[in-house]
Amino acid sequence: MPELPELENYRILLTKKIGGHSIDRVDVWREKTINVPPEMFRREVAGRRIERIERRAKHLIFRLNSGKALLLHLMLSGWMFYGQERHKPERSAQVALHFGAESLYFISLRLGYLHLLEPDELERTLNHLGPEPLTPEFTPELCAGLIRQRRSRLKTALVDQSFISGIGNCYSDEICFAAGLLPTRLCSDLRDREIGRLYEAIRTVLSEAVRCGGYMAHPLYIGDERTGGFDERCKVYDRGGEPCVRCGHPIVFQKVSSRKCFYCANCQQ
DNA sequence: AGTTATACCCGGACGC
DNA sequence: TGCGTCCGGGTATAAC
Repeated sequence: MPELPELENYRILLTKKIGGHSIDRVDVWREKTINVPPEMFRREVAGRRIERIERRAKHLIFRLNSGKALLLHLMLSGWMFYGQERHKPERSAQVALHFGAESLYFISLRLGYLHLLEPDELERTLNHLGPEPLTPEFTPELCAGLIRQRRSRLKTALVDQSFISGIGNCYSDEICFAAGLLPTRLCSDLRDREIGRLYEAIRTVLSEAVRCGGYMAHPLYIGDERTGGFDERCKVYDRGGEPCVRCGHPIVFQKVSSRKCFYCANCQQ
């Protein structure tokens, strides 16, 4: 499922494609995807320019020159394609934004959404989110402070969007593996040295994943060689039973607070 | 404060 | 092959 690196990859690639461009036309094929009547959505979005694209946690924010914004959440299954209609993948799209001969398609949004919001509504929707782990504000000290006061298991803390934002089920497991820590550890039991390793793992795993275009397979456009490059670098996620790349012991699959969780019981402590 | 349950949604997996 | 059924998973919300 798309997490911080996938959305950041989308932000970077889409900014090059449609940053500063005007939306000529809009298609809405599924009304549940949007939050206002389709006529209003079309009227408010068509003819506007995308001033810039921002990311907050797992959301993308398309800032329009009207002052309003489109807030995208892909949830579990959503992805995007940018290009000519004849190259559009077979999968069903729920919304499309058209830019001349090329279009941005929002595909396989189930629980996902594309909401048109006023700045204050946007702020209200996003203000419960925890710190962005790749910003300068997310320091080792901030991370340690958060972890020490937390009483849940490590995995549960990492996927809690109000704790640290942007990390989901895949990267939480990859971060724990990189840190050599069991996802089932209680945060409050972690030693300072271990919290330091956790901080480094959060930063390196997420930034490496951004650099490699995330782990999700669908190319954003024809000729996109970047998106999905991190898939082969995933060490534990969805690799239950496979030998650990560090020590050869089989990767364990276990439910942790009703989530899929993968780890090496030998070299993670 | 943390965990657990429930609803949301529908493509894809599975069973017959 | 074809149809019906069921499941997964991020998030919001409620209940414990």
